[in-house]
Amino acid sequence: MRRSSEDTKAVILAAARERFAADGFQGATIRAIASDAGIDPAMVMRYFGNKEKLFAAAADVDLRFPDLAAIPREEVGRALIGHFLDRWEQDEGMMILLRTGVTNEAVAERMRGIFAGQLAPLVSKLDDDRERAPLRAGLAATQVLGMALCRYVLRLPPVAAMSREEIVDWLGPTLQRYLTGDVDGHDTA
Amino acid sequence: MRRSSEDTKAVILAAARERFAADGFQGATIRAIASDAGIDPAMVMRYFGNKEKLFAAAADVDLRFPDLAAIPREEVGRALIGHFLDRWEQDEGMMILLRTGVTNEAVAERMRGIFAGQLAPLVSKLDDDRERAPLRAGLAATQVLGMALCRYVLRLPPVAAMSREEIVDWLGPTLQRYLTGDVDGHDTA
DNA sequence: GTCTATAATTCGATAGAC
DNA sequence: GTCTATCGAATTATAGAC
Repeated sequence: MRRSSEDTKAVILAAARERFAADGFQGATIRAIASDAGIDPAMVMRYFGNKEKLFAAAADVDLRFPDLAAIPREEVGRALIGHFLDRWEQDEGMMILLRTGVTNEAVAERMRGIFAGQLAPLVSKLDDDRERAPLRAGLAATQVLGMALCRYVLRLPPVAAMSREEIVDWLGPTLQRYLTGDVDGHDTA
Repeated sequence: MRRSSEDTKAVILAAARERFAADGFQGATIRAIASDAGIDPAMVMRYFGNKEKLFAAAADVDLRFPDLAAIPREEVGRALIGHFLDRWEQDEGMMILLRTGVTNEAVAERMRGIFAGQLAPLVSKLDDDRERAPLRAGLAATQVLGMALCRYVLRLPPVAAMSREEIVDWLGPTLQRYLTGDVDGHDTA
Protein backbone atom coordinates (compact mmCIF):
# COMPACT_ATOMS: atom_id res chain seq x y z
CA MET A 1 0.00 0.00 0.00
CA ARG A 2 1.10 3.53 -0.73
CA ARG A 3 0.47 6.27 1.77
CA SER A 4 1.53 9.82 2.28
CA SER A 5 4.42 10.54 4.54
CA GLU A 6 2.17 12.12 7.15
CA ASP A 7 -0.24 9.20 7.18
CA THR A 8 2.49 6.64 7.65
CA LYS A 9 4.05 8.60 10.46
CA ALA A 10 0.71 8.94 12.21
CA VAL A 11 -0.02 5.23 11.88
CA ILE A 12 3.37 4.32 13.33
CA LEU A 13 2.94 6.76 16.19
CA ALA A 14 -0.49 5.40 17.09
CA ALA A 15 0.81 1.85 17.14
CA ALA A 16 3.82 2.92 19.18
CA ARG A 17 1.64 4.60 21.79
CA GLU A 18 -0.43 1.45 22.20
CA ARG A 19 2.60 -0.80 22.50
CA PHE A 20 4.51 1.44 24.88
CA ALA A 21 1.38 1.82 27.00
CA ALA A 22 0.86 -1.93 27.13
CA ASP A 23 4.42 -3.25 27.44
CA GLY A 24 6.69 -0.45 28.60
CA PHE A 25 9.86 0.73 26.86
CA GLN A 26 11.88 -2.47 26.76
CA GLY A 27 8.84 -4.68 26.29
CA ALA A 28 7.63 -2.81 23.21
CA THR A 29 9.77 -3.80 20.22
CA ILE A 30 10.20 -1.97 16.95
CA ARG A 31 9.16 -5.13 15.18
CA ALA A 32 5.92 -5.44 17.14
CA ILE A 33 5.05 -1.78 16.59
CA ALA A 34 5.70 -2.11 12.87
CA SER A 35 3.60 -5.26 12.73
CA ASP A 36 0.69 -3.50 14.45
CA ALA A 37 1.01 -0.62 12.02
CA GLY A 38 1.04 -3.03 9.10
CA ILE A 39 4.38 -1.81 7.75
CA ASP A 40 8.01 -2.86 7.70
CA PRO A 41 10.23 -2.32 10.75
CA ALA A 42 12.63 -0.32 8.61
CA MET A 43 9.94 2.30 8.14
CA VAL A 44 9.93 3.04 11.84
CA MET A 45 13.63 3.80 11.76
CA ARG A 46 13.23 5.88 8.64
CA TYR A 47 10.65 8.17 10.20
CA PHE A 48 11.84 8.36 13.78
CA GLY A 49 15.57 7.64 13.66
CA ASN A 50 15.76 5.29 16.63
CA LYS A 51 13.69 3.79 19.38
CA GLU A 52 14.35 6.56 21.87
CA LYS A 53 13.17 9.29 19.53
CA LEU A 54 10.06 7.26 18.75
CA PHE A 55 9.39 6.97 22.45
CA ALA A 56 9.88 10.68 22.98
CA ALA A 57 7.31 11.40 20.29
CA ALA A 58 4.86 8.87 21.76
CA ALA A 59 5.26 9.96 25.38
CA ASP A 60 4.48 13.62 24.87
CA VAL A 61 1.85 14.42 27.48
CA ASP A 62 -0.20 17.46 28.38
CA LEU A 63 -2.53 16.95 31.35
CA ARG A 64 -4.42 20.15 30.56
CA PHE A 65 -5.28 20.85 34.16
CA PRO A 66 -7.89 23.59 34.52
CA ASP A 67 -7.02 26.70 36.49
CA LEU A 68 -7.78 25.57 40.03
CA ALA A 69 -7.82 29.16 41.21
CA ALA A 70 -10.82 29.80 38.99
CA ILE A 71 -12.84 27.04 40.64
CA PRO A 72 -14.83 27.53 43.87
CA ARG A 73 -12.29 26.87 46.57
CA GLU A 74 -14.27 24.13 48.29
CA GLU A 75 -14.54 22.16 45.04
CA VAL A 76 -10.90 21.96 43.94
CA GLY A 77 -10.42 18.45 45.36
CA ARG A 78 -13.30 16.94 43.43
CA ALA A 79 -12.39 18.92 40.33
CA LEU A 80 -8.80 17.67 40.37
CA ILE A 81 -9.56 13.95 40.62
CA GLY A 82 -12.44 14.21 38.16
CA HIS A 83 -10.31 15.93 35.56
CA PHE A 84 -7.44 13.52 36.07
CA LEU A 85 -9.66 10.47 35.53
CA ASP A 86 -10.99 11.98 32.32
CA ARG A 87 -7.57 12.78 30.95
CA TRP A 88 -6.23 9.34 31.83
CA GLU A 89 -8.95 7.61 29.89
CA GLN A 90 -8.63 9.92 26.90
CA ASP A 91 -4.85 10.02 26.57
CA GLU A 92 -2.61 6.96 26.61
CA GLY A 93 0.36 9.18 27.43
CA MET A 94 0.05 8.89 31.19
CA MET A 95 -0.14 5.10 31.01
CA ILE A 96 3.03 5.11 28.92
CA LEU A 97 4.86 7.30 31.41
CA LEU A 98 3.78 5.23 34.40
CA ARG A 99 4.63 1.90 32.77
CA THR A 100 8.08 3.09 31.73
CA GLY A 101 8.97 5.64 34.41
CA VAL A 102 9.26 3.02 37.14
CA THR A 103 12.30 1.42 35.52
CA ASN A 104 13.72 4.24 33.40
CA GLU A 105 15.35 7.16 35.13
CA ALA A 106 15.03 9.46 32.11
CA VAL A 107 11.27 8.93 32.03
CA ALA A 108 11.03 9.36 35.79
CA GLU A 109 12.74 12.71 35.34
CA ARG A 110 10.17 13.56 32.72
CA MET A 111 7.36 12.75 35.16
CA ARG A 112 8.99 14.97 37.76
CA GLY A 113 9.02 17.67 35.11
CA ILE A 114 5.31 17.24 34.42
CA PHE A 115 4.61 17.38 38.14
CA ALA A 116 6.68 20.51 38.59
CA GLY A 117 5.53 22.19 35.40
CA GLN A 118 1.85 21.30 35.18
CA LEU A 119 0.56 20.55 38.68
CA ALA A 120 2.70 22.39 41.22
CA PRO A 121 2.24 25.86 39.66
CA LEU A 122 -1.55 25.51 39.83
CA VAL A 123 -1.46 24.44 43.46
CA SER A 124 0.78 27.33 44.41
CA LYS A 125 -1.93 29.74 43.34
CA LEU A 126 -4.24 28.28 45.98
CA ASP A 127 -2.01 28.88 48.95
CA ASP A 128 -0.67 32.16 50.22
CA ASP A 129 2.15 30.25 51.86
CA ARG A 130 4.23 29.51 48.79
CA GLU A 131 6.69 27.50 50.86
CA ARG A 132 4.09 24.82 51.46
CA ALA A 133 2.70 24.61 47.92
CA PRO A 134 5.13 21.96 46.61
CA LEU A 135 4.27 19.69 49.54
CA ARG A 136 0.56 20.08 48.84
CA ALA A 137 1.09 19.26 45.16
CA GLY A 138 3.20 16.26 46.11
CA LEU A 139 0.57 14.87 48.45
CA ALA A 140 -2.06 15.27 45.74
CA ALA A 141 0.21 13.43 43.30
CA THR A 142 0.54 10.44 45.65
CA GLN A 143 -3.22 9.96 45.83
CA VAL A 144 -3.95 10.64 42.19
CA LEU A 145 -1.16 8.45 40.80
CA GLY A 146 -1.90 5.74 43.36
CA MET A 147 -5.47 5.58 42.12
CA ALA A 148 -4.28 5.30 38.52
CA LEU A 149 -1.80 2.60 39.48
CA CYS A 150 -4.35 0.46 41.32
CA ARG A 151 -7.25 1.04 38.92
CA TYR A 152 -5.70 1.02 35.46
CA VAL A 153 -2.38 -0.78 35.83
CA LEU A 154 -2.67 -3.33 38.63
CA ARG A 155 -6.45 -3.56 38.26
CA LEU A 156 -7.19 -4.33 41.88
CA PRO A 157 -10.77 -5.67 41.60
CA PRO A 158 -12.54 -3.40 44.12
CA VAL A 159 -10.77 -0.31 42.74
CA ALA A 160 -11.30 -1.20 39.11
CA ALA A 161 -14.99 -1.78 39.85
CA MET A 162 -15.57 1.69 41.31
CA SER A 163 -17.62 4.15 39.29
CA ARG A 164 -16.24 7.56 38.42
CA GLU A 165 -18.68 9.14 40.87
CA GLU A 166 -17.61 6.87 43.72
CA ILE A 167 -13.98 7.76 43.14
CA VAL A 168 -14.73 11.47 43.09
CA ASP A 169 -16.79 11.14 46.27
CA TRP A 170 -14.07 9.27 48.17
CA LEU A 171 -10.92 10.94 46.84
CA GLY A 172 -12.34 14.44 46.50
CA PRO A 173 -12.26 15.18 50.25
CA THR A 174 -8.75 13.74 50.51
CA LEU A 175 -7.42 16.00 47.77
CA GLN A 176 -9.36 18.94 49.16
CA ARG A 177 -7.51 18.54 52.45
CA TYR A 178 -4.12 18.10 50.77
CA LEU A 179 -4.66 21.21 48.61
CA THR A 180 -6.33 23.62 51.02
CA GLY A 181 -6.47 22.13 54.52
CA ASP A 182 -4.14 21.58 57.43
CA VAL A 183 -3.26 18.19 58.90
CA ASP A 184 -6.53 18.03 60.80
CA GLY A 185 -8.58 18.97 57.77
CA HIS A 186 -9.38 22.59 58.57
CA ASP A 187 -9.13 24.98 55.67
CA THR A 188 -6.18 27.33 55.81
CA ALA A 189 -7.24 30.16 53.53
CA MET B 1 36.65 -19.23 45.98
CA ARG B 2 34.90 -22.24 47.42
CA ARG B 3 31.65 -21.85 49.29
CA SER B 4 28.93 -24.06 50.60
CA SER B 5 25.85 -24.62 48.53
CA GLU B 6 23.68 -22.64 50.94
CA ASP B 7 26.04 -19.68 51.02
CA THR B 8 26.26 -19.45 47.28
CA LYS B 9 22.51 -19.62 46.90
CA ALA B 10 22.01 -16.88 49.50
CA VAL B 11 24.57 -14.61 47.84
CA ILE B 12 22.90 -15.03 44.46
CA LEU B 13 19.48 -14.35 45.93
CA ALA B 14 20.63 -11.17 47.65
CA ALA B 15 22.19 -9.87 44.43
CA ALA B 16 19.07 -10.81 42.49
CA ARG B 17 16.82 -8.91 44.88
CA GLU B 18 18.92 -5.77 44.48
CA ARG B 19 19.00 -5.98 40.71
CA PHE B 20 15.32 -6.77 40.29
CA ALA B 21 14.48 -3.93 42.68
CA ALA B 22 16.64 -1.49 40.75
CA ASP B 23 16.02 -2.49 37.13
CA GLY B 24 12.85 -4.56 36.93
CA PHE B 25 12.51 -8.02 35.43
CA GLN B 26 13.76 -7.43 31.90
CA GLY B 27 16.32 -4.85 32.96
CA ALA B 28 17.99 -7.14 35.46
CA THR B 29 20.18 -9.63 33.61
CA ILE B 30 21.52 -12.94 34.82
CA ARG B 31 24.99 -11.69 33.94
CA ALA B 32 24.67 -8.55 36.04
CA ILE B 33 23.30 -10.48 39.00
CA ALA B 34 26.14 -12.99 38.76
CA SER B 35 28.66 -10.20 38.49
CA ASP B 36 27.28 -8.54 41.62
CA ALA B 37 27.43 -11.85 43.44
CA GLY B 38 31.00 -12.37 42.31
CA ILE B 39 30.31 -15.68 40.61
CA ASP B 40 29.79 -17.07 37.15
CA PRO B 41 26.43 -16.66 35.37
CA ALA B 42 26.20 -20.43 34.99
CA MET B 43 25.96 -20.73 38.75
CA VAL B 44 22.71 -18.82 38.75
CA MET B 45 21.19 -21.29 36.34
CA ARG B 46 22.55 -24.19 38.31
CA TYR B 47 20.87 -23.10 41.53
CA PHE B 48 17.63 -21.59 40.26
CA GLY B 49 16.96 -23.28 36.93
CA ASN B 50 15.95 -20.20 34.96
CA LYS B 51 15.33 -16.50 35.30
CA GLU B 52 11.65 -16.82 36.17
CA LYS B 53 12.29 -19.19 39.05
CA LEU B 54 15.00 -16.88 40.33
CA PHE B 55 12.54 -14.01 40.21
CA ALA B 56 9.89 -16.02 42.03
CA ALA B 57 12.36 -16.69 44.82
CA ALA B 58 13.44 -13.04 44.98
CA ALA B 59 9.92 -11.58 44.89
CA ASP B 60 8.58 -13.47 47.84
CA VAL B 61 7.13 -10.84 50.15
CA ASP B 62 5.30 -10.76 53.46
CA LEU B 63 4.03 -7.34 54.55
CA ARG B 64 3.48 -8.58 58.12
CA PHE B 65 0.60 -6.22 58.77
CA PRO B 66 -0.33 -6.07 62.44
CA ASP B 67 -3.85 -7.02 63.48
CA LEU B 68 -5.68 -3.76 62.90
CA ALA B 69 -8.58 -4.96 65.05
CA ALA B 70 -6.22 -5.05 68.05
CA ILE B 71 -5.34 -1.37 67.65
CA PRO B 72 -7.45 1.47 69.07
CA ARG B 73 -9.98 2.14 66.35
CA GLU B 74 -9.13 5.82 65.96
CA GLU B 75 -5.46 5.00 65.32
CA VAL B 76 -5.70 2.40 62.55
CA GLY B 77 -5.01 4.95 59.81
CA ARG B 78 -1.76 6.17 61.31
CA ALA B 79 -0.75 2.62 62.25
CA LEU B 80 -1.26 1.36 58.70
CA ILE B 81 0.84 3.98 56.94
CA GLY B 82 3.54 3.87 59.61
CA HIS B 83 3.88 0.11 59.38
CA PHE B 84 3.90 0.19 55.60
CA LEU B 85 6.71 2.74 55.46
CA ASP B 86 8.78 0.62 57.84
CA ARG B 87 8.26 -2.56 55.87
CA TRP B 88 9.06 -0.84 52.58
CA GLU B 89 12.39 0.38 53.83
CA GLN B 90 13.31 -2.95 55.41
CA ASP B 91 12.26 -5.28 52.62
CA GLU B 92 13.18 -4.83 48.96
CA GLY B 93 10.37 -7.17 47.97
CA MET B 94 7.74 -4.48 47.52
CA MET B 95 10.05 -2.40 45.33
CA ILE B 96 10.61 -5.47 43.17
CA LEU B 97 6.90 -6.09 42.81
CA LEU B 98 6.11 -2.47 41.97
CA ARG B 99 8.93 -2.14 39.44
CA THR B 100 7.96 -5.34 37.66
CA GLY B 101 4.20 -5.56 38.25
CA VAL B 102 3.43 -2.56 36.04
CA THR B 103 4.58 -4.36 32.89
CA ASN B 104 4.21 -8.03 33.84
CA GLU B 105 0.73 -9.46 34.20
CA ALA B 106 1.89 -12.44 36.27
CA VAL B 107 3.47 -10.12 38.84
CA ALA B 108 0.42 -7.86 38.82
CA GLU B 109 -1.65 -10.93 39.65
CA ARG B 110 0.74 -11.63 42.48
CA MET B 111 0.22 -8.11 43.83
CA ARG B 112 -3.53 -8.59 43.65
CA GLY B 113 -3.01 -11.76 45.66
CA ILE B 114 -1.04 -9.92 48.33
CA PHE B 115 -3.73 -7.26 48.49
CA ALA B 116 -6.50 -9.85 48.82
CA GLY B 117 -4.59 -12.14 51.15
CA GLN B 118 -2.74 -9.76 53.45
CA LEU B 119 -4.60 -6.43 53.52
CA ALA B 120 -8.25 -7.04 52.71
CA PRO B 121 -8.81 -9.66 55.45
CA LEU B 122 -7.52 -7.28 58.10
CA VAL B 123 -9.75 -4.47 56.93
CA SER B 124 -12.81 -6.69 56.88
CA LYS B 125 -12.42 -7.20 60.62
CA LEU B 126 -12.90 -3.46 61.14
CA ASP B 127 -16.24 -3.16 59.44
CA ASP B 128 -19.47 -4.89 60.32
CA ASP B 129 -20.59 -4.36 56.76
CA ARG B 130 -18.51 -7.04 55.06
CA GLU B 131 -19.78 -5.97 51.66
CA ARG B 132 -17.91 -2.71 51.91
CA ALA B 133 -14.62 -4.04 53.27
CA PRO B 134 -12.96 -4.74 49.90
CA LEU B 135 -13.69 -1.19 48.79
CA ARG B 136 -12.13 0.18 51.97
CA ALA B 137 -9.03 -1.95 51.51
CA GLY B 138 -8.79 -0.89 47.88
CA LEU B 139 -8.97 2.80 48.74
CA ALA B 140 -6.25 2.33 51.33
CA ALA B 141 -4.10 0.56 48.75
CA THR B 142 -4.37 3.49 46.33
CA GLN B 143 -3.03 5.95 48.89
CA VAL B 144 -0.35 3.69 50.33
CA LEU B 145 1.01 2.47 46.98
CA GLY B 146 0.77 5.97 45.54
CA MET B 147 2.98 7.25 48.35
CA ALA B 148 5.52 4.49 47.70
CA LEU B 149 5.47 5.22 43.98
CA CYS B 150 6.06 8.95 44.36
CA ARG B 151 8.52 8.73 47.25
CA TYR B 152 10.69 5.72 46.48
CA VAL B 153 10.32 5.10 42.75
CA LEU B 154 9.67 8.42 41.03
CA ARG B 155 11.32 10.42 43.83
CA LEU B 156 9.18 13.53 43.47
CA PRO B 157 11.30 16.05 45.40
CA PRO B 158 8.69 17.35 47.88
CA VAL B 159 7.47 13.82 48.63
CA ALA B 160 10.94 12.31 48.94
CA ALA B 161 11.87 15.13 51.32
CA MET B 162 9.03 14.46 53.76
CA SER B 163 9.90 12.97 57.11
CA ARG B 164 8.26 9.78 58.31
CA GLU B 165 6.28 11.82 60.86
CA GLU B 166 4.99 14.26 58.26
CA ILE B 167 3.77 11.40 56.10
CA VAL B 168 1.99 9.74 59.02
CA ASP B 169 0.40 13.06 59.99
CA TRP B 170 -0.90 13.78 56.50
CA LEU B 171 -1.84 10.29 55.29
CA GLY B 172 -3.04 8.92 58.63
CA PRO B 173 -6.36 10.84 58.55
CA THR B 174 -6.89 9.86 54.92
CA LEU B 175 -6.47 6.17 55.66
CA GLN B 176 -8.54 6.50 58.82
CA ARG B 177 -11.45 7.76 56.74
CA TYR B 178 -11.01 5.07 54.08
CA LEU B 179 -10.89 2.31 56.70
CA THR B 180 -13.53 3.42 59.20
CA GLY B 181 -15.33 6.52 57.94
CA ASP B 182 -18.03 7.37 55.43
CA VAL B 183 -17.57 9.66 52.45
CA ASP B 184 -17.86 12.75 54.62
CA GLY B 185 -15.39 11.46 57.17
CA HIS B 186 -17.72 10.43 59.96
CA ASP B 187 -16.89 7.16 61.63
CA THR B 188 -19.31 4.35 60.84
CA ALA B 189 -18.75 1.99 63.75
C1' DG C 1 31.49 -26.23 43.12
C1' DT C 2 33.24 -23.37 39.41
C1' DC C 3 34.08 -21.93 34.96
C1' DT C 4 34.73 -22.03 29.49
C1' DA C 5 32.59 -22.39 25.28
C1' DT C 6 28.89 -21.98 22.68
C1' DA C 7 24.15 -22.79 20.99
C1' DA C 8 19.81 -20.46 19.92
C1' DT C 9 17.16 -16.24 20.02
C1' DT C 10 15.97 -11.72 19.77
C1' DC C 11 16.55 -7.02 18.99
C1' DG C 12 18.11 -2.41 17.26
C1' DA C 13 20.05 -0.56 13.43
C1' DT C 14 22.12 -0.05 8.52
C1' DA C 15 22.66 -0.52 3.47
C1' DG C 16 20.64 -0.65 -0.57
C1' DA C 17 17.38 -2.47 -4.36
C1' DC C 18 12.94 -1.38 -6.43
C1' DG D 1 7.66 5.18 -0.04
C1' DT D 2 8.43 0.28 0.86
C1' DC D 3 10.82 -3.73 1.63
C1' DT D 4 14.79 -7.53 1.70
C1' DA D 5 18.87 -8.83 3.65
C1' DT D 6 21.92 -8.66 7.07
C1' DC D 7 25.17 -7.02 10.65
C1' DG D 8 26.47 -6.69 15.44
C1' DA D 9 25.36 -6.86 20.04
C1' DA D 10 23.11 -8.75 23.98
C1' DT D 11 20.59 -12.29 26.35
C1' DT D 12 18.97 -16.83 28.19
C1' DA D 13 20.26 -21.32 28.46
C1' DT D 14 22.96 -25.76 27.80
C1' DA D 15 26.96 -29.04 27.62
C1' DG D 16 30.79 -30.40 29.53
C1' DA D 17 35.79 -29.91 31.26
C1' DC D 18 38.31 -29.30 35.64
